Amino acid sequence: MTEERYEESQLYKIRHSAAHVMAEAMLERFPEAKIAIGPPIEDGFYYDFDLPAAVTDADIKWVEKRMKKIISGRHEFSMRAITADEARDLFRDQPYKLELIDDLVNGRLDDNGAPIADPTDRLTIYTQNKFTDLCRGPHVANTKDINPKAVSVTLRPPAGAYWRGDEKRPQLTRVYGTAWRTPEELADYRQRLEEAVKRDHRVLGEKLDLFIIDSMVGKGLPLWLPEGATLRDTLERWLRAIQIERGYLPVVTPHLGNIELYKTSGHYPYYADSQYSPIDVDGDEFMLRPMNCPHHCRIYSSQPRSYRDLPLRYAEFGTVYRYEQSGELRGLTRVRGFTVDDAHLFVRPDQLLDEFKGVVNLIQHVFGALGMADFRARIGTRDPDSDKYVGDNALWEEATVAIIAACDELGLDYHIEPGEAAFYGPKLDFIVRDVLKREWQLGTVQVDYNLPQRFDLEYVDKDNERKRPVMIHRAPFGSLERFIGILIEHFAGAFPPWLAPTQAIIIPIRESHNDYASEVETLLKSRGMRVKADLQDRNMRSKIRQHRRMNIPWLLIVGDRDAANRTVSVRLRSDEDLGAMPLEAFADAAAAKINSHVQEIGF
RNA sequence: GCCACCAUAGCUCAAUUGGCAGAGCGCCUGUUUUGUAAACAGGUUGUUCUGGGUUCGAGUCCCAGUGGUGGCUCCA
Repeated sequence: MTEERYEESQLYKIRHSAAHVMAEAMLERFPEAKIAIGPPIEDGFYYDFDLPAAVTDADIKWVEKRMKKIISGRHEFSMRAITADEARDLFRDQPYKLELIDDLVNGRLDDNGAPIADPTDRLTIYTQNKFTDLCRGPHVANTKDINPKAVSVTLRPPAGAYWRGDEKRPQLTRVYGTAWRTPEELADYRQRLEEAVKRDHRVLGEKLDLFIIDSMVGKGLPLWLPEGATLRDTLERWLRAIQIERGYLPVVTPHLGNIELYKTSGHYPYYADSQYSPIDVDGDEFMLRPMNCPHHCRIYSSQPRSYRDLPLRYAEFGTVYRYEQSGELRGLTRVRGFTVDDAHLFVRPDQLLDEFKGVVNLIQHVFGALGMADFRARIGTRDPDSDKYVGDNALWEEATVAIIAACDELGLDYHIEPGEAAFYGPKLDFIVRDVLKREWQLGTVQVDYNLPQRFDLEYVDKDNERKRPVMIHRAPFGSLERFIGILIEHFAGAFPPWLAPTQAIIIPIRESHNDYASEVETLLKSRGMRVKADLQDRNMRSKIRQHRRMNIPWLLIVGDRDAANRTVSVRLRSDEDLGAMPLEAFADAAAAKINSHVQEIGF
């Protein structure tokens, strides 16, 4: 469902109206509360309040009960147009509403002072039962259009939210609710939330022994366990091979650098909020690197370059360290140390468009190979009124035009968002949503005229003139950590065989089959498969159960018949029992599934 | 960082108004030798996150800290 249709839908009106009902109930519970705004959102609605005290579970339960009562009262939603002065009088005790009225009267401005709505003196208010709100609507006609059994405000806990999204302004209490057309839809929604928890990469990461985050090591610093490290290594090797095919050159650089490097690059101080404090080394200051590009620039400038050398594509799985506010850390998707599948392309201006397209094509290939079709492409341009950017306007303009041209030529479905650029240049980002519908930036391509200038990078052109190359920063995964976090949720922990940390487990039926199980293990390992014979002293059924829970693609049961006939009895993680297969046939069939990178595991 | 909530065994969770800290799974030992999602028996598992306070007595109440969760802000 598109946003526009949602905003015109009955469900939108139901949620918007439920928000008003919630505000009415909250004001009964907290008569001295000040009300702010209460819009519908995806899957529900919220309303922000300035409360005299923290809201408790008991308050929320009371409010939900009271809402159902109000809804059942069959109150009309009546709209009335009023003047600004009337509105100011009506909401004289509501400072947030007064601010909204002033904005409406003066014409609304965005954060940069640009008008986004014309000034008006015609305001509308909506009233239901004993509650009146400044609101442009639309609403349902009557509370009877809301099903009281399809409304809940207890599913999501209340949260702090800054007035108008501004950290420097008062923090209000945001109470979340959800409303649906029918109780069945509400039940479905609850079900979806429960399913989302099961897919959550933090839950699966623990269940599948992929990674841990240990408080003694530190917040936001994940530790990769053998199974997770195997998955990560598989992805790295895959991408590395693709990149070598496409003419990338490997480089390796250290995680620390002299502060002069970052002063030259401009990261220091532009990146100050995200950097860790400098480290004293024999009187010089060093920094944990927040980015890999400065190191790569120095590799470029380590020797003279001819136009014939370009493009140069330096690739490195480079680990970077960035300070993130503690409240922002989350599993693998937001961490303080992460590895960028980074590459920097040093290109001649005449190569920029093709190289940019090549990179986008690579990213599309990576996403496509993993079946990740549900992403959006965002061109981040600079916010014309902010001073947080470096480099001159003409170069920014040139880079922006190049990105848009490349996306147009590729037929990429993108949208442009001002203010989303990197500080050194505009970029194209690939954004996906996790199970809880939060958006995360994964792949990114950035055009940069600035760093070549700051590092005084040059090449000698055909005409024997020294010229400046253009840089493209790019990372198809974005970061290994975030990408794998999303990948875990994408596959719900059931990885395609080529990615599965353990591809098959061999389970002997009796202890007397251990030798044959080991033989099978050895043979499959010699074919490059990640397999293990489970020779624990436990019964077969409990082993099946244990490995089944770990989403191992293939369970190979071996008993007398298998040992005699050199077969394995194949059980899929989908619980299909394929029966006995000649060992060689299984090895070949499994290899075919692995090499073709398919999700399908049946033969 | 801010607001709110949460923290009991390796895991999932229980413990009445403040009154002896428990269960299942796991783990260990023994028995069992099993043909497709938990064999049987016995045993083991605790700084109830940390530090203070109130109380005759605190897992439970209060304060502070740490960690986690949801959201906000940020995400170059």
